[in-house]
Amino acid sequence: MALQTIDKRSLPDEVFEQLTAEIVSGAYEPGATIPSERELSAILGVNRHAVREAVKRLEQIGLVKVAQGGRTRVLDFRHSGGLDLLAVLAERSDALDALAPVLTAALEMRAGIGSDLARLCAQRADAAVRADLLELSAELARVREGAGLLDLDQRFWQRAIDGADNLAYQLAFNSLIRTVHAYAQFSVPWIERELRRGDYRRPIADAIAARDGERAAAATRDALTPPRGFARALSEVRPRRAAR
Amino acid sequence: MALQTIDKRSLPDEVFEQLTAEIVSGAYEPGATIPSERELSAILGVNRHAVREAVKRLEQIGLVKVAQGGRTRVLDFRHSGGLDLLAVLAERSDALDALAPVLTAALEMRAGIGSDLARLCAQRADAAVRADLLELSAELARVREGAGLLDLDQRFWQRAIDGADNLAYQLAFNSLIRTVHAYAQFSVPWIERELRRGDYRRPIADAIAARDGERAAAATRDALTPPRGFARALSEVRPRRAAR
DNA sequence: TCTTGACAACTGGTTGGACCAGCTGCTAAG
DNA sequence: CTTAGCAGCTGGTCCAACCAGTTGTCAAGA
Repeated sequence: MALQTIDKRSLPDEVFEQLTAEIVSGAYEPGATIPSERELSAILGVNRHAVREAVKRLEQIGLVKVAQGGRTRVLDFRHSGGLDLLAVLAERSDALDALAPVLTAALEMRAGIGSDLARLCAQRADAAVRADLLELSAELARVREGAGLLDLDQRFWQRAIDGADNLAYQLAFNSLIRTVHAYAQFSVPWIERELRRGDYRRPIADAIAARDGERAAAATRDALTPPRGFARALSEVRPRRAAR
Repeated sequence: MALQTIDKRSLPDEVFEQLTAEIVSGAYEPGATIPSERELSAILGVNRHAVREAVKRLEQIGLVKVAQGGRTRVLDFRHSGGLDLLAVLAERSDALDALAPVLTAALEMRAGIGSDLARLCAQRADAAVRADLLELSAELARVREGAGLLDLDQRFWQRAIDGADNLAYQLAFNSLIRTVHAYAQFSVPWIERELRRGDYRRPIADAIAARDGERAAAATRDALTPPRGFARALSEVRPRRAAR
């Protein structure tokens, strides 16, 4: 196995992850209170500052609400969380049956915003972007193998986003990328399979080059829609969880 | 003017907002370093812990990268930020010409994911959801006035999301709601106008009730697409910025 | 001259302890 | 039985010190 960069976890990171895991696993009902900062620092054996930082980060992603004087309450993240939370959920899903819905939802959304993105791109992209997309799709068709494939694909979509010129889509794309990458062992093989299936990006680039928004949207939906058996296919991949 | 709840800002909140404003305003190039925590705490006159907490939150939303030993560097938020950042950008946009693109992008994305959402909802929603949507759309057509209109509209979409049964869309929806609400003085009047324009939710509910995904998607796109002159219309609203 | 290693002087990470500020619930006075 | 007030919790802020990792300098060695 190739050497990897070691991701150093600081104490607040560690606390953040433990608390996140507790909350998203459903150990606390929405409205329930988590232990006080002083208790947590005693239980976890770290300074209160570390706990405090972690809790404030929980608040930022919409998992809890902290109030001075009162206790810190757990929120219903389905209503209080933003899209950034999705990657956190994917990272914290140890069990596959918790992960599969998250990944499925992310890929489904990818198809949805992807096709709308392609539509906008077809309407707005300048000549440079359109040419780049054609070239990238040609290159994608040529390569057809592991290493640079994912990178090329990402560059393709990044360029499409440039053309669509919409910051919201750009940021949503980032969030989804992060979600899918959170569990690369599952998603990467699947995406590679998708990419190898054929000349999937070409029709999109063609439609955009022709400035045909509807065709671009349809081609994208066709290319990105997860196959019916996706959730089942996921569960056939053997999970090998990185040690903590 | 009606009395409002006072939002207490803690010191870290204050620091977070100041730093965010600095960064998104473009005062720092991507790759540039911000002052050290000790410097900032001296400049701002607060304890280093407050600065530290703010910086870690900046890191969480993808505005900076902090490294022990090294200095904290500013990232290119277009590539490192998630969708949650959009609301932060909207909040920090004092100038209208910075805000308009953000709101426009958010509403455009709302139309995109909304229509896909409606499609999924039509395919999947159970009878209860379909009935609720019909009822809510009828109620929306009846009310036609300020107070409960926004709330009803939000309940309508929340129910549609329930039917679509996709966590990613749920969370993205939350992010967009927050973005639009960040500058309620601009967006709320506009949305109210949109809602008053007529019976805009009814065709959507009808299509979903008929389980016709394509029609639901089309109706939603029709209802939610921002009008052409939206950006211009925005600039006619007089900004009255809340005092700090 | 170029390389290399040690080190000083930064950076962020962590700690303990103290005190301030605000909420909550008990309790005693009315 | 009601209610004002206080005790004892909660999070918020500060100080001061030290640990840990990075970076650039600079002198000793090849």
